[in-house]
Amino acid sequence: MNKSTPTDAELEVLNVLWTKGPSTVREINEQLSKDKEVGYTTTLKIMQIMTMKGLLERDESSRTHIYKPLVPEADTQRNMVDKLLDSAFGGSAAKLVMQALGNKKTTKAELDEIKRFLESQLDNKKGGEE
Amino acid sequence: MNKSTPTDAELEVLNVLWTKGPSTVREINEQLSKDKEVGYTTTLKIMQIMTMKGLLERDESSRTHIYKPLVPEADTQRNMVDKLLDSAFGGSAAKLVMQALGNKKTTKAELDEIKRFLESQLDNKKGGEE
DNA sequence: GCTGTATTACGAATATTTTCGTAGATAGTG
DNA sequence: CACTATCTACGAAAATATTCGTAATACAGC
Repeated sequence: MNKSTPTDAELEVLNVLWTKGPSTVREINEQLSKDKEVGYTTTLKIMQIMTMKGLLERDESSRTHIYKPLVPEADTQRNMVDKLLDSAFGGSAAKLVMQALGNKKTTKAELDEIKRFLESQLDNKKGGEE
Repeated sequence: MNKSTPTDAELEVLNVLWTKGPSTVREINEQLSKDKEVGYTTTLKIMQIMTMKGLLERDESSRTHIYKPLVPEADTQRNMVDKLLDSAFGGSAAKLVMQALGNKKTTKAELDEIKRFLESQLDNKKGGEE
């Protein structure tokens, strides 16, 4: 089972790839450079390591390699949430949720959306209990 | 502003202290040892570093020092949630919440609790906007 | 083919975190 | 006081993550 979470630097690369789709090192590096200063070879190295780890796959058919993510965004998010849940919330999703909603200025639209989601979850529980 | 999050090892120590209250290194180490093998001096070192960082405070009046947390559990949870929010959910609390609720087998009681919380949040939005 | 440019490969330096061995200090026991 | 058990202090090793300098390679345009 794969419960691993990417490092911070790896996650930044993944975020770009999930948003923009398959990209070259230069494209990723340019995107990252908007937020912070980062050398080209630094980004390259991270991406090479990620490829070794199986987080990315690359097309080497042309000189400029094209990378794409092998891990789905949702899976990674789940792993990260689970890890946080275990390490800081004693496994209680309720506490985490309330912390997330209570702090941030979440918009009413978001709250409504969550409420709908929550009600659908409750309906499921009502129907088929396991 | 203090937006720092503790390291994994530090968080484990904090969890024990938040639960059990002020403790000695030995007490912490024994608790941690239930989950994984960890040397006494390892735990001691972590706690000394945490004291230097201002995460813990210690009473040195007796030979056996007694440590207690200086950072509140809720603050730390908030920082960790905020970090996860920014790094993996593009700042969207709704997405994080749905990921947290959708995955884990959350009990009906928990869902109800969250729903109540959510409704109180919505009331706030409705009543006094800031 | 030669040269300049962009890209990848490699390895090392740096930083951070985690681990623990060893030494010294303190308190209790007989 | 001498002995032992327990604790803290210190420093360094190990593990992991991040950064980037330099070299090798490939391609494009002349």
